[in-house]
Amino acid sequence: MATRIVEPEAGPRSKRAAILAAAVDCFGETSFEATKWSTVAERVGIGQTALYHYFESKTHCLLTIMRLELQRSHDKFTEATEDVEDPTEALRAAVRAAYEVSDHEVLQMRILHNHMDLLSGPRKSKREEAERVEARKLVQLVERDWTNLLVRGMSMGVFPLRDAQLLGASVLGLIVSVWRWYRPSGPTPLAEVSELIEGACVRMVAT
Amino acid sequence: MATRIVEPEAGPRSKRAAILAAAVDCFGETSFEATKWSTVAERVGIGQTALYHYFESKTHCLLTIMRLELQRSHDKFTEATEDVEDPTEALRAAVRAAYEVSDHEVLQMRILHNHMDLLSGPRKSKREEAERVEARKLVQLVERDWTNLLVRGMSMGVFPLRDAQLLGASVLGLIVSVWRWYRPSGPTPLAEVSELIEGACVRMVAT
DNA sequence: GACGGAAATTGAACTGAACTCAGGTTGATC
DNA sequence: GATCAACCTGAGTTCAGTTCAATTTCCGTC
Repeated sequence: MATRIVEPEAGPRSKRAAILAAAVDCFGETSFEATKWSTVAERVGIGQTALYHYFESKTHCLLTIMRLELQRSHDKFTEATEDVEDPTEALRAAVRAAYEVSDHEVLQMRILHNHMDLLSGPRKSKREEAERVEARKLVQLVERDWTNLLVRGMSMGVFPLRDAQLLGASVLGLIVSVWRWYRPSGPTPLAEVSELIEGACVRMVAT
Repeated sequence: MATRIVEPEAGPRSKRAAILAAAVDCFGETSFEATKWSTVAERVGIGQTALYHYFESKTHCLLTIMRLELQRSHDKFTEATEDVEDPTEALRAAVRAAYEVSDHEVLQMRILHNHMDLLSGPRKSKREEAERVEARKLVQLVERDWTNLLVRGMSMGVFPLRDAQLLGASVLGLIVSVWRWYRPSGPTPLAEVSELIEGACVRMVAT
């Protein structure tokens, strides 16, 4: 069924994880386009060409970061909602879970949502395309997560009947729109954002 | 006060408008990164180098498109809301206005919101930086448009008191999140989207 | 403790798209 | 029909991403 990409099992001296971490920092702070691939190499402490042992291209690395973040988001959603029967409470839990993130994950979110458009068109190389397809699947999974939650609420009569797909996409859109502007160093603490959005989402789907 | 960039007055044989139009088509359909600057030239019917008579760089062209779109959005908001005293009705009118767009404007919206991150960091060249600064100002203007609308409603007692800035950003985020996925050729008509989002926004800010 | 082989790394060379430069055309105005 | 600015071009430069051919490192095995 859901065929997760097998993470290349890390040999003991693999720098894959280090590269991903460095790339997240660079891409998240400086932006993907503006950071030189060679800078990532420097930060890890290897030559530029060594990067190609782990990733087919700069974009392949980006797509991998995006896929991993999507996987995390989906897992977190599932974990937060699976034991909650009341739809409103489940919705609240899902929103809160979406904002329970480390600073590093904030960067990953920013990277992910700033490059969503990459997932629409096909890629030329094999491994890039594999990551892209997998990421697209995960996007649809996450969308279904939210939609299903709403459908459940509607069929239980807790939420008024509306186009669940459209409303689900909207709720999700509202939640992730935060990653455009939120900065850990900024004036608004994430807890405050979380609280306001949680309320907004509940009102959106409720009467 | 608000110093609009003076649009270079078009000489009779200027191709600036044609370049902008072609660029919107290319960037909107193929994405900015993936479209070759020379393709835009071809589509207009000039050599690549002629582009540099009108724009300092590919990015300068992109920033111009973004600024123009922001200007349009702000003007449309103002026009739609200026004569409406009731805050709820004004909010409804503003949302509807946001979705009263041509197919070409849909592309501009997509381009704008896919490259918002460009506006955060400074640019190296003069004219790029000028466009960037102006665009940033317009972003803040638009944010203030929505926030002020909420503040008015709150002070009139129509909307419950909440962090207007945060809520304004959220409403705006919800509205523009649509441009990520909406396609004129897709299954969902924009009118339907507009209606659902209008309701969602009203519920978000209301009791 | 030499040996084979996979994983990891490298310097030098290549590519292609954005951009520069130095000059050439066009056409409105006097 | 001279002038001047707007407009355009072909030939070359740059630079980040990428490829290539070859080497080093490390681990298990004989």
